[in-house]
Amino acid sequence: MAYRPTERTEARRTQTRERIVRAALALVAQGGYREAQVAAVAARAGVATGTVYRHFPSKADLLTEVFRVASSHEVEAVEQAARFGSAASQHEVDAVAQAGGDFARERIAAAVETFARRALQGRRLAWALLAEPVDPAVEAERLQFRRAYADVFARTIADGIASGELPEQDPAFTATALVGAIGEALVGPLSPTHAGTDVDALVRNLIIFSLRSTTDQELSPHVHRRAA
Amino acid sequence: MAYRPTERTEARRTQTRERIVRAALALVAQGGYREAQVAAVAARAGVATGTVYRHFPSKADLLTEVFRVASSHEVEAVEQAARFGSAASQHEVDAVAQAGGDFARERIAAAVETFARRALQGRRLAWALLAEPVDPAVEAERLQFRRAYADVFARTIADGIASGELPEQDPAFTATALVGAIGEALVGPLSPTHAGTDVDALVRNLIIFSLRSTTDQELSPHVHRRAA
DNA sequence: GTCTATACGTCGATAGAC
DNA sequence: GTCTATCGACGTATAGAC
Repeated sequence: MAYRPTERTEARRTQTRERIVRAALALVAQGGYREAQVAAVAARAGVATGTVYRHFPSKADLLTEVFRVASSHEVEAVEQAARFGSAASQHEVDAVAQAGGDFARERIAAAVETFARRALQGRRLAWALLAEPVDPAVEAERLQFRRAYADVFARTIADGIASGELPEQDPAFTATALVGAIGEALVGPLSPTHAGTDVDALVRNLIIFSLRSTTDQELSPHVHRRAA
Repeated sequence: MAYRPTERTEARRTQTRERIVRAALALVAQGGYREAQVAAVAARAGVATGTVYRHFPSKADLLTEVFRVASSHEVEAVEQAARFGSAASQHEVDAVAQAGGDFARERIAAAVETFARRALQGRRLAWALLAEPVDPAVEAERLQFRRAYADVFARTIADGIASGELPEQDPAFTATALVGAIGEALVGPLSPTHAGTDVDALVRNLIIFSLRSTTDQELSPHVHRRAA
């Protein structure tokens, strides 16, 4: 009879794979992609170097998975923040909305703040996710990562438009631009060469920028002409 | 007597080098980094493959130089647009400013429009500069490239603050965020997989976004509390 | 998993500048 | 006569097809 892995061996295999991913993630979070050398990853995961290649066809594939895991974790946190803002529940959101409250803006601010504070707390990992030069294969994931963020903001903006709180606009456009803005604004402070960021001031600037850019205002005739 | 290259040979050498860079640039502009194969570059430049390596230690170094040349070209165009907006001269800028005109906003709009239209006209090259996954060595140049753009916007914003046209803000911060926003908003439309962009609509959205994000407005108490 | 095609980078030979 | 820039075929690594 041919060899067939039992559930038990399958489970072990999966566990090993996860240990490898976690080890690589920890190393990236500690010192960026540079420290995620295959030998170092294997050592930290308690496996032989060759074992890594029994689970991933190449180092780039491993790093791609690490990127995916880390980034989806970040996106989820921001999504959670965007869901309710500082409200405790959907119920409270609805209540405030009914009262004509500005909950979409509150939710945007909460999402931005979560994005930024998490990044500045885990600076090295955030740098790896947002800006660190890396193998093109991993780089491609970055484009997805940004899109995922943008989707979160787009939903919130669309809600705000539907409730009349935000002016008519293309939610996907504004959300994409916003994610680009936040990401780029964080790149400098996150850079390993940068030191001494005033986190609160940065968060404040980011929130102000984000709310400005989603909300209408009078444009001078001069400007209107150009934008028309 | 020892051999020493004369001016003539120096000049020839420089010319060859430039031909190689231009050939590589043309190929990147045509089909991205993928088409900039060393053999193809050499063929287009009319030299042998080995000659490329007499001028550049590696393909990555060649591409880095190509990136620098192309990106500085783009930045200069935007800088030019930001200098005067649609005014014909510095004199006119001063005149409008004296009359209380909104020239900083006009200049920002002109810079954004130039940025976007140039990108959408030379889509393949813009994609290569802004987003195409590429060797980390080249990727590192991208960070510089964005900074250069940000500097242009920062100067214009600072002018606007000085003249009282724009509200107090950190010009470097706003400019950085703005560049991130514009870049990210262009990534989608520039992507090779994307088709059929309404260029005028996109430019309009970008200008609106940019002017919103540089200009103050009332924030609700709710939001103020969070941003404070 | 193997096999092939492709593309990077090298190296000895050559022609020509000094 | 010496030295060097250029050539272009080849080795080797890798990626993609089957």
